[in-house]
Amino acid sequence: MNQDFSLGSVEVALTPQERFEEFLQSRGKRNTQERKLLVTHIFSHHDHFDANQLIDELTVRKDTDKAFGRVSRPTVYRTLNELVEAGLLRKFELDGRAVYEHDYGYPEHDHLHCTKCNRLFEFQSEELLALRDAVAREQRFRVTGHRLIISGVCDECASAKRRMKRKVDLI
Amino acid sequence: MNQDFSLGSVEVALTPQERFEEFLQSRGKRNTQERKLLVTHIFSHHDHFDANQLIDELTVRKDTDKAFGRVSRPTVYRTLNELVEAGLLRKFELDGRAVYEHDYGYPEHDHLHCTKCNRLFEFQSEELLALRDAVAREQRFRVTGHRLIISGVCDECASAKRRMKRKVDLI
DNA sequence: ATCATTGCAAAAGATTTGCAAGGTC
DNA sequence: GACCTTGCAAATCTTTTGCAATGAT
Repeated sequence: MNQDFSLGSVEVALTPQERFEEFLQSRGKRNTQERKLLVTHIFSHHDHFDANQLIDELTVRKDTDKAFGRVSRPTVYRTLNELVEAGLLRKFELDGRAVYEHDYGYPEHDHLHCTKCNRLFEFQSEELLALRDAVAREQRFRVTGHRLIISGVCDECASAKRRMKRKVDLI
Repeated sequence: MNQDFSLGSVEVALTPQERFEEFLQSRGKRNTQERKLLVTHIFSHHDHFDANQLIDELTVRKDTDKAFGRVSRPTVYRTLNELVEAGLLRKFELDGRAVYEHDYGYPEHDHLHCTKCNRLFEFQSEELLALRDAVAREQRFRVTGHRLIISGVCDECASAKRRMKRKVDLI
């Protein structure tokens, strides 16, 4: 699940690490090795990911000797929740599993989801925000956010005969 | 999770029961008591629901003598999947659990989700469809559908001091 | 009679939690 | 040293599945 075109990034004063540090301190929490590693890893590249990907990439595997991993499954989940609370990550559901993406310093956007290759493509629309707010106003509804996912088949997949689901690639 | 205003319904030739019967026959499946009971129950009132609600309403409880229920948990799930396949129900995810709503004979719409009382409010927007298709066209994306959920707080909850989550009410 | 369906129990997948051992301030 | 965190194991929650008994055609 990579992004396939970039949206302009937003200027921010602090790095994700610094921002998280700040959040942790305000909560009387500690910035541990594990949390640092996760933040560094997550913000080293911009894409969509789920807990399993992090676990695969950062967890010690007993079955192999590639014990380069260093964060346990519960800590991955615990830290992801903290990162969402801290406003660094945004979480949403896709096919019953949680998917995360960068939020801090990244503009608001929505997604096109290709059901063939399982990739997510981003787009921004001012009109959508206006429409959302208009609908809400009509119903006297206080908006805090929204989630729009357009599903279908991307150009690449529509051209290709067949293509594996990314989900499968990753396991 | 009730609807709070109605959308015009669409004219259809067959009742949900008949439509499902047709679907089952085309698949060499049988229209059993359990399936009939579920369809009758589900289409007796228009609202959003999840598997647990059906199970609570239709499953035999061993701990009480109110054994008015008649459909087991696995059958509820199996039938819900069939109803989605048959086009009678539409399924989406909310807070990690599957939510269903009537699809057959019911117009396409989107939702406002109140995070206080957990209710879903429906709305229709032609503009949204146009916007969706415009975005897709721009990215050469073949749209098959979309899901928009606007979250926030409904008027009622914004006025009230405090309100229980419906989820809790139902358990 | 044949073959689908049901209910039970158990499995599976994702995420969370209790708790003792270890790390951070 | 006080207290937060981690990792492990186990629990939870939602949904699915194997299988023997039951039901529909």
